[in-house]
Amino acid sequence: MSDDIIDKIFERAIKGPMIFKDKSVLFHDYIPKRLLFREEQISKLAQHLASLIRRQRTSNLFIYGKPGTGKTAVTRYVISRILEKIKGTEYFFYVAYVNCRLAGTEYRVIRSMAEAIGLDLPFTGLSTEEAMGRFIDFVRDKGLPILIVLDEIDALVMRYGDKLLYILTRLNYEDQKILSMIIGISNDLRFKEYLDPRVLSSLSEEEIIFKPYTSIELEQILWDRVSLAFYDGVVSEAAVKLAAAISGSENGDARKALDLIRVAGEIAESECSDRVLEEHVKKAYASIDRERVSEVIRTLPLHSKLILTALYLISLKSPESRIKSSNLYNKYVLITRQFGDEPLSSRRFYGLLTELSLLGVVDKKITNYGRRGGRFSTVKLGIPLNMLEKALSNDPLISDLLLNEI
DNA sequence: TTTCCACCGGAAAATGAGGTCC
DNA sequence: GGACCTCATTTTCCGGTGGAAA
Repeated sequence: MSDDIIDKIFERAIKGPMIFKDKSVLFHDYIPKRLLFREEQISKLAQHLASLIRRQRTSNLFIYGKPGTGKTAVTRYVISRILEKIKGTEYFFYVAYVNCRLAGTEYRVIRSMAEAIGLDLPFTGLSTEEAMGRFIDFVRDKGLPILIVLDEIDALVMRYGDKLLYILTRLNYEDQKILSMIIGISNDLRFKEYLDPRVLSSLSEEEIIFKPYTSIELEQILWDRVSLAFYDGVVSEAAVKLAAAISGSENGDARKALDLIRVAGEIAESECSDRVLEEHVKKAYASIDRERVSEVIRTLPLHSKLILTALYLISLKSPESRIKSSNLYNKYVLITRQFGDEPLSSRRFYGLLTELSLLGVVDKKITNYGRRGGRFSTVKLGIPLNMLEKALSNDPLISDLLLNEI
């Protein structure tokens, strides 16, 4: 049976219509040869970087814009173009690009910066101050200018404050042997409230704002990439227009538009269609949402999955009613013991429940019954029951639990 | 206006696993 | 090998919350 399926897939791959010429150009990490509708930002950024080539002190830069407006793409594009030109010349300078959200902690941000310029730091064991000291010493000893790009800088500041930023923004002023420039990139302007006024004024000396793309701009960007990603005539005009319209209505997010057209192509391919049509984009729109939920649930820690299992089993009997969080905790305790593990404390349970609510998997509301009943939260599923069932059944341990309980 | 209920969630500490340094 | 470090996860403690009832 499984052999038949594999045979069919291979046969389709060999004999089916060829749709993609180069799928990689539709992924987020691809740096295109040209970036449409961002000439002004490219020019402003390049002018700033030119100061480092001339070995002149320059102001730091703050880049702000909604997700998918091209902040990271423009920054990486300009840096890669400049590095191409200065590589192996006397104008060379270091570039340390770090995504603060991915790095996670202050220490890992420092370690990533160090790694980018060829300094090896252990992944644990040193204090943050010691790691920072070694990084600064290394830059000073090498005597080359350094460009530090802190992408998603809000993630770092909201969690750890601005200590690291303070040290970095002072480097240029307090150490005559170091020539540095910092670019901070953020989706969220609220993080500025958490900054020391000195850090804020230093970081925001110059700002570049990225406005969301309009649907018309998105359509042109899509055509630009479609011509590289697909064979000629494969993608219909209606499909591109729809993908652009959907993304345009959702914050003008170019990444979303690219995802939609890529997944639409994959769906068309799996259906053995030789063209990507409007209906494939519609299917892609529904599929991306399903995949996101499934991926979120798949990567949850065990006890979050056990909480969801408890909620699933209660929802089976009463799908629409809201459940008191303490009742859900009791059910979670029973299921966890049945699973053969010790349940977490109720405090930890509330923490995990709040996380599930923020992810949109659970719908949590606070209800107040006053003196008679007190104040507590009630929950229900934030996604369809069958979607949760499918996602949980992918975990063999949890799926067994579902079968046993039923 | 005050009291009371039933949590809710912030803060700090504990834990344990990874490590460095001297 | 002992002191000290990061980091993620979890527990413990306890004050805060807000609306119905008194």
